Amino acid sequence: MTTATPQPQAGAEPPGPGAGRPRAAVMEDVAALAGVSAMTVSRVLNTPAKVAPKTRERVLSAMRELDYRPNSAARVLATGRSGVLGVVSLDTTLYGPACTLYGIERAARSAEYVITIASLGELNRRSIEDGVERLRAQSVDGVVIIAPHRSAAEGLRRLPPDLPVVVVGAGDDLTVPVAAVDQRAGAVRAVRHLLSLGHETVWHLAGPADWVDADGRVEGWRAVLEGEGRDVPPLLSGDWSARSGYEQGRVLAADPAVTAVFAANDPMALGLLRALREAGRRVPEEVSVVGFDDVPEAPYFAPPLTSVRQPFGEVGRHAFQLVLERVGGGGGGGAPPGGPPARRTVEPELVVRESTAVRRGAR
Amino acid sequence: MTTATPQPQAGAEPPGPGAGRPRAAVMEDVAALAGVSAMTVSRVLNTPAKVAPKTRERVLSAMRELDYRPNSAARVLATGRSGVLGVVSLDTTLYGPACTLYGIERAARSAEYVITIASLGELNRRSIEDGVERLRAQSVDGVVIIAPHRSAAEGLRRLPPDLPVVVVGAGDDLTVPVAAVDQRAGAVRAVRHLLSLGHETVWHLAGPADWVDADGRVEGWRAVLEGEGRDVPPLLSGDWSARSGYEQGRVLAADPAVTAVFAANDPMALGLLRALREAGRRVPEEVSVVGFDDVPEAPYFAPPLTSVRQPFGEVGRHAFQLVLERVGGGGGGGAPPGGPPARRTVEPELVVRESTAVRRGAR
DNA sequence: TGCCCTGATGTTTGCGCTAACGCGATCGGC
DNA sequence: GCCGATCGCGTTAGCGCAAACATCAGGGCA
Repeated sequence: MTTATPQPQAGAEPPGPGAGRPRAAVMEDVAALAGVSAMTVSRVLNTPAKVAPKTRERVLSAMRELDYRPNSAARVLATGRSGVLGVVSLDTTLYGPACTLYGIERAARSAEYVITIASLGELNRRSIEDGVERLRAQSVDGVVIIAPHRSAAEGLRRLPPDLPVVVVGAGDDLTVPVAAVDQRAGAVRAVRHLLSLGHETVWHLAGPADWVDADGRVEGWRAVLEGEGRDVPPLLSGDWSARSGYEQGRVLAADPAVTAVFAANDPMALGLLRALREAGRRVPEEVSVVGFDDVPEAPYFAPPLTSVRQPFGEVGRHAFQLVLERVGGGGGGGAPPGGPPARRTVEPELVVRESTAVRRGAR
Repeated sequence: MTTATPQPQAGAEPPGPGAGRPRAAVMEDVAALAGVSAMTVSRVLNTPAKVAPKTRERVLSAMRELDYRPNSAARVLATGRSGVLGVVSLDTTLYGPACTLYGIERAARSAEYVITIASLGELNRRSIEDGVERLRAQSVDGVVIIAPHRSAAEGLRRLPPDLPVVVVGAGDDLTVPVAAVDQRAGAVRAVRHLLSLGHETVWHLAGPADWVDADGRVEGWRAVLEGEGRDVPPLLSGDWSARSGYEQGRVLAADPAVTAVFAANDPMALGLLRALREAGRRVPEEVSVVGFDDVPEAPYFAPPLTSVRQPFGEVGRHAFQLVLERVGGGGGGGAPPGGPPARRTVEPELVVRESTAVRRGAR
């Protein structure tokens, strides 16, 4: 007799004989059991300080007894806040995105947020807008976009202005806040390291042309070489995969002038190592190789790979932080008043292992 | 004057001078513009066939004009269905979980579902229950648990019975449906392959003892050896990491009797390869190695790794399918009437590369 | 003693949507 | 030409919760 709503399954009569489980308890039920009004129950949940300790205890124990769980949909409807953060990402199987996602998730968890993901089959304006839209339809409070892609950046320009959005690892010409690793600095360190070992110059095996991360690394590489007055060898590009590293590596291996290579990520470096090995060129005696990412397996490559470690977890944390600030503070407004949008950058770190060595007969 | 609700930000008067954006359109607005009732708008969204084509068109164009987006929270509240699927997973950074997650996500997307994830810091009864609880608080329609861990399995026994749950890769003594790779079959193939190359027996570098996947591989390995009347060497275990593979590999490398090793995953195989190399034992000439997972980099290891490919994407798809069946059909009533819960298994595949070869002087 | 103020609790209302039903109009069959 | 069966759409009534305002008790202070 309680409410007699047209709940489809399971009879609703309280003292019914068999009949399925007795519908989950709602706030009203708790209130009745505790002898208070529903509003007081709500207060116990949201502003416990405003409820007398004794009452609060009574309500809490009623909740326990009924195994009450607040209905999030109802709360969202009433408050306009969902406590859900959306993440749009390209292929979450890749090491970088996966780690970033994980970082975001951990940060979100400790702030009582939950995240929902929309991964993209391909990366372009359409798919990004589509991903954001899918999340928006779920009333997320904000969105983090992991899409370090040039063409993606365009899609970002026409985002819904009423939704806090933060981008991970994009270029710096955007109107949205960005959390990123300083790719340029990482590349600089890698190249400086190689030059300091006596190499005349450094080849670069870059990532796909329209990835902003790849661009940053190319820039850093070129800047150091030019700054030191070295030759800038022709650029080779792969697609991040070990396979592409192998293919380009065969080209490099055939050129005896090549003594130092900076690969834009670890899988490509791995492919490169194999190509060098097959060509009979020893690493690091004849050729030094530096990777980027420092995947957990890098220390076990043949030889153990010198690499630039990216603190993806940190980036994820920053990204979450940025969204949170926008959700809470700015009331959903885009950039903070005046000035360009926030940009949080973290520094990568060079980890030296055995794939780099002093150039034979240097100096 | 439309509704004059206490919306915090932005004045609500229609012809107000400055004042922020004009509140998102709701169903009533669309209805008004199209000259119909809100219910008809709702029908256009949910049962378009029941609306006259002409009316439907009018409504649709009104939606477009107002940039209307249905409010999911309200819909959830009214229907009890959220269209959200929860995924509880250990460290989504690991290759297996990441791929499975991705598979689930793709399957979900094509079914108009969205997924939210709760990753776990550690894996035990408490954390699993906690993860499920966190998701449940978000009114998910169902949950997939990626937790191939013995101790996890216990946590599964006392899941809320009113929530459709599917487990990925768990043991077979559960009361919930399972989607999994047939680990045993994969191990059998790996070991058979090695025996067929003339090796007297096969060592096994296993995963952590309480992982069900690890167990399955151990079982398959042991079964083949015993079935063929071979010696069963002592078992070595790692923790899935390349580092542990390296450490255990040093032990194996020191034993000249070892000519064939089956590693329980690729990173451990990688570490093992390094240990063998450092010990001066050549692969595959002196020692053959097989991995498990077939990560994308495996073909570029030194030497390219023979491995057992796990179709994680498939598993993800099956897992999603299983939940969906439970959400739609069973009305959330746990296992299907009679018989044990469903179990969907996919077969892994052996990919032969250059880390395995005929035993020197065999037969 | 009377007043206002504070703190604890209750009442009302509405968030945006959809299930269930109702009612008029159209339609085919005999 | 009448009747029941559609079809198309509107009306009503909640889903469970929280914001705003209302209420009521007690206590300090003049």
